Order: sequence, then structure tokens, then C-alpha cells
Amino acid sequence: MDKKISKAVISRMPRYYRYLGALMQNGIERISSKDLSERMNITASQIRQDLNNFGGFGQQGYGYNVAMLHDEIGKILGIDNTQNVIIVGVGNIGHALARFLVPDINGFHLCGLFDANPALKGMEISGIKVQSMDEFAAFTKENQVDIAILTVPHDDAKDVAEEIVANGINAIWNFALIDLNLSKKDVVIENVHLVESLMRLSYNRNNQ
Amino acid sequence: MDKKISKAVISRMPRYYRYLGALMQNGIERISSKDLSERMNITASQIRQDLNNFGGFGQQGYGYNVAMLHDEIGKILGIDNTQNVIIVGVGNIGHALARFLVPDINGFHLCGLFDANPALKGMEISGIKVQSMDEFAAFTKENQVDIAILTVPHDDAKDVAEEIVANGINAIWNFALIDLNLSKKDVVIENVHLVESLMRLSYNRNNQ
DNA sequence: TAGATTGTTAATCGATTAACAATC
DNA sequence: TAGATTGTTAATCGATTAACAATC
Repeated sequence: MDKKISKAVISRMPRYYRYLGALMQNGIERISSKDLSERMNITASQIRQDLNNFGGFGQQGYGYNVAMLHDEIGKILGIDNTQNVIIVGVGNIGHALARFLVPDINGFHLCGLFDANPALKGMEISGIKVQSMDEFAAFTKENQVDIAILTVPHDDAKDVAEEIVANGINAIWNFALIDLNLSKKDVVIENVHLVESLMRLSYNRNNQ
Repeated sequence: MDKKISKAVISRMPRYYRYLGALMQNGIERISSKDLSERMNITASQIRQDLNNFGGFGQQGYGYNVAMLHDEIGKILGIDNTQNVIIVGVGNIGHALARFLVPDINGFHLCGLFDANPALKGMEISGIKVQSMDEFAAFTKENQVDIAILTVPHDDAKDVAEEIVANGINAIWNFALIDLNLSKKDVVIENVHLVESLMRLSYNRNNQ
């Protein structure tokens, strides 16, 4: 990657991917930025600008080939190859995500569940047994783990996150309501702060 | 509300609220924008600009009173009064959120669970019984419901959302991977598109 | 070829940061 | 009073939109 691509652009890519997938399912083979812009409620200009950050995928006078563009965006997002995912913290949310991720979501494969609570050890969710944190280091050594989902209680989040990155995992999908500020750098974190999302809804409800 | 406050500002408010809450817990009574900016990793200027969209909460030479500012932001977010919440769709995610919301999260009270599947009727989660969708209209008539959490399968989402708003609920926390485009206007929607969030993480992992 | 639509440059708009007078 | 720090205006930066030549 040469020039830095803005966060705003990146955050729109999954939505393009989703719409293109739906178009494919509807048997639509080509689409213009104008047509897509109307479906997505954004400007055609923005679509073309966004896509041209990654390359010229269209053709003048024709538009974009839906399947090809869908595929290209998949590659951009890195979901053309399966990434192995583990869940650390099998509480409510962790449990739900374990079921949510099986069968595999396009590009992601759940391969492990961990929890500090020994009472949960051996419990099976979606065909995967919960392991204790004692087994974590060995597991990550023997298995290629690309992404860790962090769904432990708030107070444990920082320590567990440090353990995750210490074992060589460099991507965390963080559901704990904390801003992880890890000692190890070059770790990517995506926060899903549900309470904050709910508060934004509250604001908009009370101020529409 | 007079002048329109930008989405970017609003989306930062819950984070301020969270930091101020933590400061209170640590017994810190006042804070300057500079100090807070260092803790939050943003500029002091942004903090002052953001807050001044809503009023002058600080004092020159002193800074901000933590408890007072926390309280004010709570009011801004509309979480000073309890809002009644229901969950529609008691699958994995709905189930997890039901447990997540009890005991009450600051400002939100879970008061109902609904699912179209008759097999789930009467099942109790967090002390609340699941009701069938037949009972939905009557329930919303008898109870003040402020927010509906939409956690039904993708293909049902649009119809169920229409039913929600038809029964007078004007705020939806949407977990279905669909852009709700409802016939009724003045409905506020906050999307939590988990798959898209995970894809963003994937992108960042593959392009760091 | 003529029409359609891209890729890309230029213009606009909005959000962030810097600066500083006001004031506690 | 002097120092600190706000509220707010001005400057900068970045993102979105518009325009249009290139080209299929």
C-alpha cells in the first residue's frame, strides 16, 4: 500500500461489498456508479472516488461488472482468504458471537474458544470446546490464529488483551468498553462499544 | 435544538461520558481540556469545540467540574431519564443483549422480549418472559416503549421494523445487516452491523 | 460513430486544529 | 494581581461533490 487510504473510505467498503453481493444474488451483472448511488443513497461521485483509491475497476460507457467488483472488494478487505478467529471470554456476548460465526461467515473461521472460568472448560458451542486460559499459549503456538475476539469483563480486558498480543495475535475485535492502549504496537483493534452505540441512538431519539 | 450538531460530535459524546465517569470513580473533581485530551488521545481544542456545541460548561482558569460535566452530557445523551427498551428477535444476539441489559444499563430498562417462534414463548431470560408477536401490539399500547432492539433474521428485518414503527416506537437499534428504509419517517435508527465491523478489522489487519 | 459512463482534476464544503482575547 | 484555562474566531486540513475530458 502506498498512499494512505482514509478511514472514511475503508469504513464504506464493507457496505459496497454487501450491496454488490445482493446485486449478484439478483442476477444483475453490471451496474453504473449512478445506479448504485441511488440504491445506496450516496453520490455517484463518492463511489467512483472511493473505488479509485484501489484501482480502476470500471469501464467507460459500461460501468462496473458486479461479480468482478464484488470479488475485488473482497480481496481489498482481505476476506478472500479465510482468517482464523478465536473468542476469548465466553460470556453472553462471546457465546452469542460463537453461534453467530458458525457456520463460517464469509472469510472468517472460528477455531477456538477460551475462558478463564474453569467451570466452562469443555463446554461445547457450535461444535467447539471451550478451553481454559492455561491452554491459550500452547494453542496459539500450534494453530494459526489471525484474529481474537475480546469479550471478557471490563476489568480483565487490558490484561487479557496483553496476553493475546504477547502470543502473536495482532488483530483484536474488542467488545469490552475500554480503549485498549497496548504496550505492543502494530496491533490493529476494532472496537464495538455497544453501550456507546445505544447512547447515540438515545441522543438521536431525544433530539430528532 | 437550534443549529444542527454534526454526527461526528455526537458520536464522541458517549466517550466523553465514559471518561468522565471513570474520573469520578477515581475521585477526580476537576479537569482541564488539556488533561482530558491527553487521557483520551484527542486535542484539547476538539474537546472545547465539542462541548461548546451544547453550552459553556467550563470556567476559565479552572477547567471543568467532572461530576457536573458528566451529568450534563448524560442529559445531552438523554440517559438522565430511563428509557424503556424491548428486544424483538430472541436468537443468539437478542438473547445475549437481554442478559447484557439486565441489570439495567445506565438510562435503559429492558421491559419486553418478543419472538415470532412460538417455541420460545414463555421462556424467561433475565426474569423477563418471551412473548409472541401476536402480543406485540397490545403490549406496546399498554406500556411505554421507547426503543426497540431489532435482532431478527435478515429476511424478516424489514417487515418487523415496519411493525415496530407502526406501533408507535420511533427508535430502533438495528443488528440486522440491512439498511432499513422505512415508510414512516422521523424514526431514528442506529445500526450495529457486526459483519461490516469485522471486515474493517480484516482490512486493517491486512494493510497495516 | 454517438451515447454512456468512467477516472480524475477542480471546487466546495465541513471538520479539526491553532491562536488568542476574555475572564475566572 | 498573575497564572491558568476557557470560549470562540480564524486558519488549516481533509473529505465530499461537481465537472469534464478521456474512452469504451
